[in-house]
This record gives sequence, C-alpha cells and structure tokens, in this order.
Amino acid sequence: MSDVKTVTKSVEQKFADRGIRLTRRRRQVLDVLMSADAALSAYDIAELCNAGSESHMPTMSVYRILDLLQEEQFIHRLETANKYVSCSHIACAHEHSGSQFLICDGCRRVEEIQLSPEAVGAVEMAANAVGFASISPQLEVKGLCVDCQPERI
Amino acid sequence: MSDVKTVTKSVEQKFADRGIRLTRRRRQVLDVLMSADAALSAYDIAELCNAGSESHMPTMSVYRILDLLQEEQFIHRLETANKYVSCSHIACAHEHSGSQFLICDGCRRVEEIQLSPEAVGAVEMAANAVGFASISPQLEVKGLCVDCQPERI
DNA sequence: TCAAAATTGATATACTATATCTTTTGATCG
DNA sequence: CGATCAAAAGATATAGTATATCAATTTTGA
Ligand SMILES: [Zn+2]
Ligand SMILES: [Zn+2]
Ligand SMILES: [Zn+2]
Ligand SMILES: [Zn+2]
Repeated sequence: MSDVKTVTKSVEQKFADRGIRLTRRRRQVLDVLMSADAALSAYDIAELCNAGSESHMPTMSVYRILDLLQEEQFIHRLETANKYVSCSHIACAHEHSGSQFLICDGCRRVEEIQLSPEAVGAVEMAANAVGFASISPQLEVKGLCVDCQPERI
Repeated sequence: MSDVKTVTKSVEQKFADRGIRLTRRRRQVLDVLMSADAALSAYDIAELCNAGSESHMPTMSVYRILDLLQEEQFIHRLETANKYVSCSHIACAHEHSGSQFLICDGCRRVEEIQLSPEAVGAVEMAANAVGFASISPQLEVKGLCVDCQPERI
C-alpha cells in the first residue's frame, strides 16, 4: 500500500529541459503532492509543507507554485473539488491531450485516465449537436473506487 | 434574443404537486435564475434580487433556497464554476436521469444537454476499466458556443 | 561586480460556503 | 378564532478558497 513517490531524476530532468528552476519551495510542494494519496487543497499543502519542518510555507507561495506546476502539467487542478493532484505521467514521457479524472466519493482517491477516442468522440458529438465546439477535454467524474464499493457476494 | 423566462403556472404547479411552498423569497431567487442568460453565483443572485427593490435579500437565504431548489431539480449547481443555473426542463414534464452541461468559455452561457446512451456508456466503460463504479452522471464540459466561435469563412 | 529578471515574503482583501441561533410566518386543530 | 407546532426567513459569525499588490531576496548573465 505504501507507494510514496517524490521528485525523481526524471522529474528533475523535465524541469531542466524546459528551463524551469526546481527551487526548494517548488520541490516541497511537488513532493507533498506526489506523496499524497488523495487530492489536496492549497491550504492542505501549505500545512503539510510546514509539518515537521522549521520553515514557514506561506499559502500565497503555494498558490503561485501551483500555478506554475499546472502550466507545465506537472500537476492538475480538480475544478469540482478545488483541489490539486500530481500528474500520473509526471515521471514518464507520456504526453497528454486532455485528462479525465475519476474521483472516489468514498476515499477521495483520484485516478487519472484517458478516455477512449470513441468516448471523447461521443461527447464531442453531443456538444456539436447544440453548436458547441473546441471542447476542452478535462472531465471529472465522481464514483466509487474498487476499495469503496459495497462488497458483492 | 430577449427570451426572458420567469416562474410560470407550470412551475407553480410543480411546487404545489410536491407540497413545496413557493414563497416570495423562493420565487425571487428562481425568477432571477430563470431570467439569467448565464450561470450566476449565490452572491450575484442576492445582488440581482436586491437591485431595484427595497427588500434586502441576505446571502444566507439565497444559499438556503438554492439548496432546496437543487434538491427538487428546479436548478443545478455547476461544480466547476461554483455557479447556479435553472433547469432547462423546469417548465416541462421532462424527468432527468443526470444532466450534462456545456459551458461557453466566451460568454459563460450554459447549455443543458443529455448525452447519448453511447456517450454515457463509453465514459462508464473507461471508469470500469480502472475499477470505478456507481459513476455520477453529471458532466461539465467547457467549450465555445456557436456565437463565440471564431468565424470561419 | 552590477543591473535586470525571477522568485519569494508579507499583507490585505475578495469570493464561496456553512454553522447556529433567533424571529417571523403559516398551517392545523380544538 | 386563538393556541400550537413546524417551516421559513433573518441575523451574525466563521470557515475555506483564491487573487492583488508591493517589498525583499536570490539568481542570472553581461
Ligand atoms: Zn496528467
Ligand atoms: Zn475509494
Ligand atoms: Zn435540468
Ligand atoms: Zn458563448
């Protein structure tokens, strides 16, 4: 169960490649998000940065850093929850063209998935039918994860 | 373009049928939402209730009333926007089994649609593939409405 | 070294939402 | 009708999320 991730060489490399500095503050925020097993609010993150550390992480800094990490797609903001998660693909070479999130109503765990092209197509179709275009691909869907579903015999 | 709706007989009848009182405050909130051409925040609603009226609508009341109207599906809350819209089906006999919303990034207009069963099925399929079940049906998708799309020649 | 740019610190304030307690209003029944 | 009880609204406090702004510090690179 304990599968705690933090900033690795491959993540450091992504920062370097894009000419973005991985400062102490940014590393703190990203480490907290990568270690978390659920989405966190900006205030949660500030608190966790401060826990067991003499440093003081101001919430403002957290927001600033979240903005940057989001732009670079190291993390994502869950708009239905006002919370943040690290990207599932943060350590791999995967590119995304829009992400979808499953959010467990039981344990708040978040799963980042890619919908099948057919699924995306079906949503686009429905949108086009009423004149909408340029659909943004971020979908957030609530449900129950495999651990939180009532047991079936 | 001006197609302002307010509480009608058929809406009044729905309240009566369900034993819910359509008080002055509730009517004010619902009228504001039905007249609006975009989603509104609770504070927007309070302000609009107060505009050109001697009465004072407290924000607390707005929230209380929004809760009720939502439970009865007269209105919906857009979770990605923290805003509220009146239900497209408020004046008809239509039942919904989950709604989907298209939100225009240009003008903030909101279109309430029903995805095709195939589209819903495709999303459910993707969720099941990673162990999620009991998917909630509310989807909010951002895009550009027909009026806000860059003109094509 | 020194000036410019990027990052962080500090403080204030706006926006969204809930909790709780009191007062008023409205339905019901004798 | 007037007493009673429940629903609704009023009032106030507070929690939670986010942005604006300006000053101080650190990093970069000429
Ligand atoms: Zn991602
Ligand atoms: Zn769960
Ligand atoms: Zn509806
Ligand atoms: Zn539009």
